[in-house]
Amino acid sequence: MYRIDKAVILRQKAEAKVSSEKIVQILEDDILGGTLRPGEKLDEQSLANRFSVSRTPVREAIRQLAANGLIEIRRNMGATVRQLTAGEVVDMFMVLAELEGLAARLCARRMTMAEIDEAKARNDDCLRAAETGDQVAFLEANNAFHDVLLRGTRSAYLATEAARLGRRLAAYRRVITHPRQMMSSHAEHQRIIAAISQGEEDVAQAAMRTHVDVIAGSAADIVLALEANAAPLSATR
Amino acid sequence: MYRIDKAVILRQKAEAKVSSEKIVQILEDDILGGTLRPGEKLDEQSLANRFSVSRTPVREAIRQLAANGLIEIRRNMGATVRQLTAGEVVDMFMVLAELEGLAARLCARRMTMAEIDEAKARNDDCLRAAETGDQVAFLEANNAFHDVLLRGTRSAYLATEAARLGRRLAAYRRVITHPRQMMSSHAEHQRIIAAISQGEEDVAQAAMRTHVDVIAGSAADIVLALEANAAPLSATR
DNA sequence: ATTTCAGTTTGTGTATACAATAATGGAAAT
DNA sequence: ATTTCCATTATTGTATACACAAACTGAAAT
Repeated sequence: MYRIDKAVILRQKAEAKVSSEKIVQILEDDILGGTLRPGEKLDEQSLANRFSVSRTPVREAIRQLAANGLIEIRRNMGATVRQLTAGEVVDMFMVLAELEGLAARLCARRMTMAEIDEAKARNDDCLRAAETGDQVAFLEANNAFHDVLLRGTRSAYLATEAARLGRRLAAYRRVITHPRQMMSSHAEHQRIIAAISQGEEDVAQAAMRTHVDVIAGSAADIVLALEANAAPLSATR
Repeated sequence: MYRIDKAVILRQKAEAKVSSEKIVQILEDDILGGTLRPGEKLDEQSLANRFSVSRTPVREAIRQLAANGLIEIRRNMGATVRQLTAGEVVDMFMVLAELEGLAARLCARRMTMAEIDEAKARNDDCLRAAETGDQVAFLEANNAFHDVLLRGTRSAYLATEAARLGRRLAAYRRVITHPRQMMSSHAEHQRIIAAISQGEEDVAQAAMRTHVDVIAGSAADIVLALEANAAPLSATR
């Protein structure tokens, strides 16, 4: 009688052995990048095999991701990638708009000329990407632009929180697909930079808030459409 | 030759055996309540003894608290309660002001009459506490007031995040000690409620923002004074 | 055919054991 | 007396083992 070696069955890619800290990073990237789809189950043993470690560090990574709201743990029933409703996405964008708005205000107060030039450069990158219709390049340049502003706040806490929420919503920001939208984003960026360089806090804050709200609106439409369609992503297992 | 039983030495109160989820709660309360002081080291084995469990669930609790920013983990060097600088406290209050401001705006848009009455009642509690100079009662009523507003937003995400940050800063809000400050807080609350019940979003948001900023100002003074004094709390081990 | 229930199996929760790394303390050298 | 270095100790990081709860399966009963 032959006993089947379970380890062989479960083993997949089996990345090189990796520390617990990296596991958090990798899983987070997988979730935010869409490799792990909403509703998907995270099996501790499979992940342990994949990373060539025991379940212990995997468990710790899972708990940490749960604390950050990316996954949901139900006692004795495992962890699943969290599925956001359209309403939640809208709520989160509202908060993001507020945080980024505050950031813009602080930038108007504290940014150096060098930093403002840096922001302009990143927005020029946005323009180039928009002109060639390169969505990936645009999103990258867009992220870089926002990062420059967050650094310009001189508030590590605000920068960290806003960046975290921004990353969390990154998937929903991919709604920007048409060159037209990229162009108008670029224009909004320019208005924000102008206000910052003039030190007009109120204007900078308002401009940033509406900029984020515009994106939120498109994102909400997409998510609502997805929800209306048959079974959501959770059925894709 | 006598071997000393280490377990006996390490054992302290030894609370009844408690699940891993509760451990997070208890440790969080200890940190925010001041039982565990900033800079203090968290020894896994001691905590395991205290909760009558093994190190495993304690470790998971620690990782979770670290994800929430309450403690700091340095690889192979254990976990310590995080010590905030005055600058960080100010930054966090700025974000809190923004979040609560947004909450007030949403309340003006969405709150029912019943909820507004509830908020008024909680603010009346604040007034009573202020008149008798009861600081503990005031802080409690104050928390209740803010909670009502957070519920009134209809945004679970905003409510959760604002509440979390508020809890995190609770220790620094104890700067409100003089009945005079309590009275002015009460008055600010009233202005906020008035704006909400009139549906004046902008006014409500602005009023709430300045309300939080006032507290932030006092808190910053205290923290700065503490930092100026000799060695900070981290030396208290 | 459908439902119910027990046996099995899978997977999580916790405990214990072992490995690796940083803190500690004391001896030797200056 | 002070400093440097090494050995010891303590504590964290990871692996393994066991306990227990939830899910799955299939047969029996209606």
